[in-house]
Amino acid sequence: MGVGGAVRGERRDAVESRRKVLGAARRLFEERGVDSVSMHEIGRVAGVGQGTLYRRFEHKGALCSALLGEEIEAFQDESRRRIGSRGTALGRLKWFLGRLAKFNEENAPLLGAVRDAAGGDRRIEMHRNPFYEGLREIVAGLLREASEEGEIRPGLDAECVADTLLAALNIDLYLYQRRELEMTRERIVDSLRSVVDGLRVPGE
Amino acid sequence: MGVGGAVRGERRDAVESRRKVLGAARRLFEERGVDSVSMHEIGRVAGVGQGTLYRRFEHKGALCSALLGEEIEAFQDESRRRIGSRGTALGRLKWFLGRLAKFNEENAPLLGAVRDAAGGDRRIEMHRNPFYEGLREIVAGLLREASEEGEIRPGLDAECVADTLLAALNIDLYLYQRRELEMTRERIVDSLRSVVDGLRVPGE
DNA sequence: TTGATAAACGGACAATCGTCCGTTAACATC
DNA sequence: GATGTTAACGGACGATTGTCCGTTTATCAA
Repeated sequence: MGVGGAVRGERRDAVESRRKVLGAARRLFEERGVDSVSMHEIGRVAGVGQGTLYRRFEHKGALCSALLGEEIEAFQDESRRRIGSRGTALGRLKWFLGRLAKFNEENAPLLGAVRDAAGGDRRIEMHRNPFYEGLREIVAGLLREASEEGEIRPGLDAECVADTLLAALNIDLYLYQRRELEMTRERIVDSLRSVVDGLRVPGE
Repeated sequence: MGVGGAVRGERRDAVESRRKVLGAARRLFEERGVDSVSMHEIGRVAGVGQGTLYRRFEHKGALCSALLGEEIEAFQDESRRRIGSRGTALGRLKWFLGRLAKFNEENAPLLGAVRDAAGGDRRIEMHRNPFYEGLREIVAGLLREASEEGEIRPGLDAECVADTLLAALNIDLYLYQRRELEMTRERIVDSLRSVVDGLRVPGE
């Protein structure tokens, strides 16, 4: 997903519509919250019809994903930089999980809306999308690396454990822990890091 | 949630409406799948109006929860029995996680529908409900017990780790792993159990 | 049995999502 | 600059969810 949601090869009017829609959505979401703004209203304020709106963004979740574009880019850039640097694989993994919690914190409303739109037929979009697949690849990659370095127990299922660690930071649970249970971000991250520590080879 | 969704103190016609709705829903869901049956259709087939339908069941998710009632009861009974029996706390925890995966497997469509209905304003219902709270209490309880017995590292955050272990079996991820990634249930459960093993005290 | 009352009923209605399709306009080609 | 093709536009429309409210009926006490 490019910055600003730009897409190669779009006609000029299409680019303009996309820009207007994203602008209207961003403003309305800020004013009244993501949940209480309807797609019709976004179209009306943006000055485009429903057909146009839905041609650009398949559904509200896709629109929210596009709005997240820049944040995601920044998150991924920082992550790639940091993960490419020195340090143990497990150390970098722990850092990454903390960074992901911060990303949750900073983008909770849009992330929630993305999740809400991914039900029924669109259930798989929750996980089969470039963002989640990127997260998964990073975590699984670090786990494999840690395994090769002998940092963690051999025989661990990197892919499956990656899904588990990421599930611990899914937006629903995160918001429940933060808002309902009033856990701090630090507590959540520390706990998850203690689980990661359990992957280490015993007695070392 | 009582068997059959019965509720104390309901008027006779209310009980009858509830029964008719649950019966119609069960049949329609079986015939055509949960997602492609509308609430209006359930009302029509059950022979009750919309007002009645929504008075009995606040939303489609609540209706699906009620349909899950007996399954949940059986699951909880078996769990309580087994968890009250002998064995290490960690061993019982591992059994429980496997049993929960089986519960997911057997009730995927309804669980998915319950999740779908829990968005926006109803986000917290995903976790703040008797079923999830029961799961959480069981897992956290076993972790505390394991901690007291010296089976697992001291200082672990039982509540937070419980949420993490349960998140690994949330229905969205579970269906993604099973259907998209084509992982077996055994693989998923084994992986999670290996994470649980990481909680043990080192070198024992 | 009758009458009061509170709960339940039912269907119209409002809101929202997402689709469809006839119309319009960008852009490449001549 | 004229023209044809193809994508984009826009708003009506269908489907679904969930609410509202006037009407009906179960229940209980006299």
